Parts: sequence; C-alpha cells; structure tokens
Amino acid sequence: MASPGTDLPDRYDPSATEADIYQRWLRAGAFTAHAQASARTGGDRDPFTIVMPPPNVTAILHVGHGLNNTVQDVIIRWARMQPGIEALWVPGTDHAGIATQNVVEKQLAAEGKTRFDLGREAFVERTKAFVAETGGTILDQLRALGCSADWTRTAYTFSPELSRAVREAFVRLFEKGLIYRGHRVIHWCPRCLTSLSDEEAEFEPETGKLYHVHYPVSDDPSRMLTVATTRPETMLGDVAVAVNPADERYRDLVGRTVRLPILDLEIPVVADDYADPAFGTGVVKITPAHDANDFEVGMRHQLAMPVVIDETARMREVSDAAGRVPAWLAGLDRFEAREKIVEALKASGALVKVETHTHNVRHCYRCDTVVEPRLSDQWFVRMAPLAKPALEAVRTGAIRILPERWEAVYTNWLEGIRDWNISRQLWWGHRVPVWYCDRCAAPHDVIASREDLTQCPHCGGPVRQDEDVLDTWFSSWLWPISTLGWPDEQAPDLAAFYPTDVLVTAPEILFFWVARMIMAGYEFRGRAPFHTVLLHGTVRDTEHRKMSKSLGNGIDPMDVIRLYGADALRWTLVSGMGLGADVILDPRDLEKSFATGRNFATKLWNIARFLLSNVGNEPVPPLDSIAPERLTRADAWILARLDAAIAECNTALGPLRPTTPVNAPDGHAWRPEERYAGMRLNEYAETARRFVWSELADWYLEAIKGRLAEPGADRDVARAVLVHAFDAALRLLHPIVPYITEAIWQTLPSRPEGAVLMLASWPTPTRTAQRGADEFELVREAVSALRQIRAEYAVPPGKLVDAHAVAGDGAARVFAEEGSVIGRLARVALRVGGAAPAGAAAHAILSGASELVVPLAGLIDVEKECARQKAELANLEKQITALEGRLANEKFVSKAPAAVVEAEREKLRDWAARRTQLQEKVRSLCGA
RNA sequence: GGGCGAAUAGCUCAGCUGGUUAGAGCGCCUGCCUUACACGCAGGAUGUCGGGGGUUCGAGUCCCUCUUCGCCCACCA
Repeated sequence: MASPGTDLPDRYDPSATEADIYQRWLRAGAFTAHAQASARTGGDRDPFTIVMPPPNVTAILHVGHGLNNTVQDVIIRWARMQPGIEALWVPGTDHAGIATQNVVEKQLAAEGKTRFDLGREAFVERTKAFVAETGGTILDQLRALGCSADWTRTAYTFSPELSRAVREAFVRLFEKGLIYRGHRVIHWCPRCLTSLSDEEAEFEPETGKLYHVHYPVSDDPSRMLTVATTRPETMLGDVAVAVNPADERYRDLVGRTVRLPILDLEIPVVADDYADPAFGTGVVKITPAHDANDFEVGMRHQLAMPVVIDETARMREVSDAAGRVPAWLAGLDRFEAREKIVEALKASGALVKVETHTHNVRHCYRCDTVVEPRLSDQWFVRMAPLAKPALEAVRTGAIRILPERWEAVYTNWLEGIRDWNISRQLWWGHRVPVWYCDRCAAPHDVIASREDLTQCPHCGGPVRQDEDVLDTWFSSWLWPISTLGWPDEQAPDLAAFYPTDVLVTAPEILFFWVARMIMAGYEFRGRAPFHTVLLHGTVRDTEHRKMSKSLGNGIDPMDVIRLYGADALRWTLVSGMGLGADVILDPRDLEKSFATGRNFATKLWNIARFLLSNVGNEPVPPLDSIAPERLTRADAWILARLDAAIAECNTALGPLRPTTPVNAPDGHAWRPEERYAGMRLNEYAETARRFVWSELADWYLEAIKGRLAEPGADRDVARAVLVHAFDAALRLLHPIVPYITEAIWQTLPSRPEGAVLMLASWPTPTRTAQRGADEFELVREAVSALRQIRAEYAVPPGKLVDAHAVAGDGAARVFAEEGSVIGRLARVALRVGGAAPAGAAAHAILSGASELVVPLAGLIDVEKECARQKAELANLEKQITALEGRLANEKFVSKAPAAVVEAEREKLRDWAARRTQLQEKVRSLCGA
C-alpha cells in the first residue's frame, strides 16, 4: 500500500491491495462494536445494529450472498460513519438441518453407507466434524468481499449458546400452551424421511392424469358414482366418498354405501361442503390419512384413517389398514402402484376416462421429491397468538417493509397463518427438549425441560427423550435475540444492541424467516426485532432465469473478485439494483458486467495520482482556513456541487431510523412521509459517481490545472479545495467501494495520522457562497459551445484558435477573469469586449445574451454556418411556439399553480431574447 | 382461482407526491495516446415512454382496458 506523499503505481491492482487493507481495518479494531459505548447501556453513542442472515454453514459464496452482504455492508459502513453511532454487524452461520444432513448423507452414500449404518450418535459426530472442517468457508469469502462484520461475535445456530436459546423458547411456548403435539396429515418427504412445514413443501406445476373411476352403489349395482382422482394409489386408503349436501344429484345416496373398487370394500357416502358440485362429477373420494383435506373431512365424519403408504412411499399396511394392501401391491413404490392399480381398474372396466391434468404438486424444497401427505404425530406451534403483534407492527409502522408492496403480502400471510410444524425426523439439529415418562399419566407423561432429564421429575422413573429434532427455522427465528445473548436478560449485547435496526434479505424467506423473527421478537422480548425490512431482488441471467448451479448460469463472486476486485463486484451490484428490483447479469460476459466497476476504481486511482503529483507534500490548509473571497468561481462551484451531492446521497439513503418517538411499545414508528424513504442505494451510488467523475474530474480538475502549476497563495486555495472535495468524495463512496477509497485515502495529505477512512466521518455540506458557483455555469456553457464548434468544423485538436466573447449583462467580468480557464478547457485564446471581428466565423449564443465568435479563416464554410444557425433557430422557434400556446391557454394560466406559470413566462422571455440574437445572426450570415 | 409487480434508447436500468427540449452506464459513430487516466478525453446519433381509451390547462407519471413477461398466495379431488 502506498503511504502519504509517495507516488502511486500507474495502475491500481486490487488483488495486491485488498487483503492488506482488510488487515489494516482488523488491526484498527474497526469492525468491533463496544457494548459499553451504547447509549442504551450508559454510553454516549446510539447503537445501530444489523444481524446477517446466516448462510448455511456448508454454503459456498454465490452471487446472491454477494448481493445480500454487499447491501448490508454498504448500510453498516454508512451508519458507522455517522456521528455518534456505534455500529454492529453480527455475522454467523446456520446449521441448516436438512441441507447439511443431505450433504453428509451423500458422502456416506458414496461410501456405500446410510446414516442408519452409522447410528444417530456417530452420524451427528461425523456431521459435526464435517462442519468443523469445511464450515465457515463462506465467512472467509465474505471477508474477501470486504464485509465489515464484527467477527468477534460470529454466531452459529447450533452453538451451545444458541442451543440454549432454542430450548428456552421451546419450553416457554410449551408452558404457555403454544406448542402442542398434533396428530394430523403433514407434508412428508419420503427421501429425506422427515416432515416438512407448509413453507418447505413448495408447489410446482406438473402435468399428470385425472382418472375417472366408477364406484358402484352397494344396493343398486347398476348405479355408478364416478369419482375423479389424480392419485389412484390412495384408493387403498379410501374410507368414504363425499358429495355436497346441496347437490340434488346425489342427495338420495347420502347415508348409503358404495363399493370401493380393487378392495371391494363398502364405504359410506357422506355429505360435506368440501365436495364442490362444480368440479368434475361433484363426487370426491376421501382418504383421510393421505390428504390434508380428506383428513378434515374424516375428522368431521369420524371416519377411520388407514395409513397405506409408509415413510418411504411404498404401499404397506402401516396402521388401521389391515387387509387394505393386497399382496400384489405390497412393497411397491407409490408410482409403480399407481400404474398397477390403473391397469387393474382398466381390466375390470371401472376406469371410465383418463384426462391429462395440470395441477400443482408439492415438492420437498431441499431435494425436490414429491411430498407425500402423511398422517403422523408432530410438534406444532400455535401461530395465531404470535401473529397478532407481528401484524400490528406493520400496521402501526413500528416495522416497515421495503419495497412497500411486500407489506400487503406479509399481512395477507399472517392473517391466514396456520400452525407451524416444527418437528423433523432428522438427526442433525436441536433435539426436541421433551421427555416422556411411561409411568406417569397425562399431563405428567410429557415433560418439556430446559435441562436434559435422566429421570422423571414427577415419579423418578425412567424417561426417554423425543427422537425428533426441531426445524432449522426454529433456531433461525431467534437469531436477532439469540446472537445478542438471549435468554440471558443481563447479556451486555442484548441490552446494548437490541432491538436491531435493518434486516436485509430476499423476499423468498419473508415467511420462513422474517415474519417468524418478528413474532419471536415480540413474544420473547416484547419488542420488534428491527424497524426496517429491506427486501432486495434476485440475481438473474440475461434470460431472467435465477442463477443456479443446475442451470450452470451462475457467476462465482470469487472469480469476479480475482479478476476485477471486490470493489468492482460491489459497485456493479449496488449501482445495478433498483429498490427491490432484480439484478440482471450476463454470466457469459463478466467483462461486460464488471468492467464498469473496475473502470470506476481506476478513475478514482488516476484522480488520486494527479492530486498527489500536483498537490505535493507540503501541508494543505484546511478549507475553513480559506477566506470565502479567495475562492475562485470554480472553487465555489465544486463546493456547491459537493453540497448538492451530499444532500442527494443523504436523501437517497434516507433516515437511519424512525425519527419520531411515539407512545407505542416499540418506542418509535415510521411517520408516513419517511416510511418508504431511503435505501435507494443505486441512486446514492449514481450521485456519488456523478460528483467525482463528471464534476470533480471532468471540470474542476481541468479548471485548476493552471493554478496548481503556478506557485503562490492561490495555489494553496486550489490545493485546499481540491483535497477537501476529493476527500469528501472518498467518504461518500467508501461504503460502496471500501478498498480503493481506503487505499487512496491513506495517501492523502489531509489525513490524520493513523486514521482509517472506514472510521472517518460522513461529509457534511460546507454551504459556500452560491454566487461564484452560478457564474461558473457560464464558463461551462462557453467551454461546451466552443468545443462543439471545434468538433463541427473539425478543428485539429491541438490547434489553438482565437475566440471573441461579446458579454451580455454582468458577464464581462466573468469572461475577463475566467478567460484563461475557458482558454485551457476549450483550447482557445479568448478576447473579451468590443465588437466581434468581421469575416467568416462560427457563432454561439449563450444564456444571458452573451455570444461567442470564433473566426476560423479557411475552416469556415459560410453556408454551413448559416445552416447551422438556421437549424438552431428553427428548433428554438418550435419550442417557443409550444410555450406560447401554453401561455395563451386561458385555462393553463388560471388553473396551473402561479409558480409554474411564472416559470414558463420567464422561460419564454429567455427564449425570445435568444431568438432575437439568432435571427440577427442568420440575417448577417445568410443575408444576401 | 385470488392478489401484486414490470413493460422507457440496441442492452441493463433511473425517472420520487403529474409541470423545462425524458436521463445514466454499456454499446454505436467521429476525432484525439492533450505529461492523472485509451479501464481514458472531446463531440455525436438513437426513444410513437407496450397497444387502445379516459381524467386534466398539462400524462412516461393518475384511472380503465387489452397484450406480454415475472412474482406471491391458494385444499379444487
């Protein structure tokens, strides 16, 4: 890394720089937050906290993680730079029950073994070893990305501390009656051999068949009820057929029986609203053990619930099913059984019709296997009471969700929330903290305990622990509190940093995770866990397909970091991301996607090189030591542009947190006017880029080159302004591109000894006089006009040409004093005042009735110049006509706001004056 | 089936509560290696703002409708 005053290498090399910078931040302790500094625990700094959505412990960084963590890092770095803020970003990983278990089971399969060969204990040990060895890779990758998380607080959902939180939460909910054992049809993955929550069983459209089967009426075999089913194999578990009570066609059959084909069993016809008269024949077969709806019907009519499909999805008499699985079907996979049954039905003539049928089928979200609805005992969380405060939070504005439209989705889901199946028949995860005593009677036979039990607390007899583990999300939903020390209410971090502030994630896990964290926050801490949920989009390829391993359309963020630097990756992700919008990248052309970021870093580097070689080593006076009258127009202009840029960045990023405390449990709520404001990271990025590139580099730097070359007092003014403006630009940009800005900042002469930019303060406006700034706009206008003339007349770039300024009102001084600046930027020798020289010349009309005349002997084609001016005049006439029409419109003048009308009048005056000048020009040029 | 979002330059997208001649990056054309930068500089071209209708003095922006593409939810056998 370069040090102050030394020359920078010609080119910035991220791969040679980023790791050093990261070490420097670590050495400075810049990532570590201090609980004692928090105002909530007696310190003098307001805490600002983000908890990182924990990636799966075995995950490898993909571009989605890159996006998610870049956004968080931008926000936390921005917050950290605000005065009086103690910023904490808590990192960590998730043990990811099913996902991790699947990975290890695959390894075992490669060795020709299953988890059952190892046994539970050995399997868990092996998984632990695997996690210890390979887990956490992703955290190193996040470091490479530049993430400024507090690694001293790295958490893990399966650590002893967080496991304690899981137990506490379970036992508390159990004691409140919010956790219960339920016997019902749940989603079962026959490959993972576990139950799944509703959220984990994802719908996917599938083209199947709809089989129409005749069920003869028992006491009138000539009469057939036609039943339509997509799953004939479940016929073995049929215990009834249902018709709608209002359905005239079948009213006489209710209470009678039909004969179930294949098994030739008599089953009743029941009347139930579930049967939809408009669908198919209006008759539906009822298999309570293998369909959630049929289960409900079964409950209502007290029907038997034979289980005919086992946990591996094979046909078997599991329970209450004696005689229901014939030998020729026993042991067959459900889909093979389906084929056989269809054949049999066809042979017997019971199958009357087969249609193709597209419907949604639930699949396991981890392995994509078709889920089997299955009657079993599971642990459930009663969600309605938990949902109440979570709904209230968004309704009152204690929590906002960005983009706004997701608030409706959130509300809709919570209003219709169903109980959460939290038990999993896995081995990798938190064991359900429930013990059973065979000696005691209910309710003492089921004991939930914070401590492991070896004997029954009621009778002292032997106990056995529940075999199941808890859903991974049952630990994740505690993340904002558990990572801060809960259930230890005295934990310093909990007091200092809870509630947290912003949660950044993708909409996919709004229900899985975000909504449940909000519920847990209220249930266990009585507070919302955060005030802002920021949902970002998905990274997709140019065909808008989600990037995925299986499609092979992914981008490896580590490749991008290696090739272009972490800053380039971050820049591309942040600047390409509208609020909540997807980020589209082309995996086949990394250069196209990421060169922009690299080029920007290079630009910053070159500005720094220029600055260092021209500003020199001598001390630079601080800006506030410069008397305002010593500032040139260019100085005033760039400082005004800086103020504007700071203000725009602040607006784009928005308030850090709700600004108005209210009399509410959460102590705050978003006011309507600020509720959906801020978090426009792309607008912030664009503003900062525009300032440093289009304004500072393109105009200011060029304008002051002469002054920097001339020793004297004015050189110091230019040095002071330049260093101040560039320093501020680096501060503005630092959260997005932390490495390059830090690398450069370390070389600036203004920097306090030993300081790091990461901990420097966010810039504030300087509020310099506006007058000079406005006058510099005339300079820019003149330069642009002159450059345009040069280009149109193909003046050789190196050639210095004469130019004559005819100054309008009040502009004479500007031209006189800025002549050398204009001359430098437009390569002209500018003369001011007096009459314009005669002869062929190019002309430009500027605002304020000023005019530029460029005599171009030999280059000017009078006809061309005439045409040029005529075209400009014609264009202006068109605009004026439209504007005059508007102003002549009685209704416009009377109905539009006065300010708008006045602005239009003003505009017309300007244009009219300009038209007069142009007309004169055209007359003299094109005259005779 | 219900709800929501998107459609703006060749590409990726800004355009906030309706009010200058609709912007940026990339790409394209012309000219430049002007001692910070060719990963650059200067100049330039390109838009019936998806179609149709409406509200309004005024619509890319609001309303209706159609088309196309996404997303979320849902027990249709």
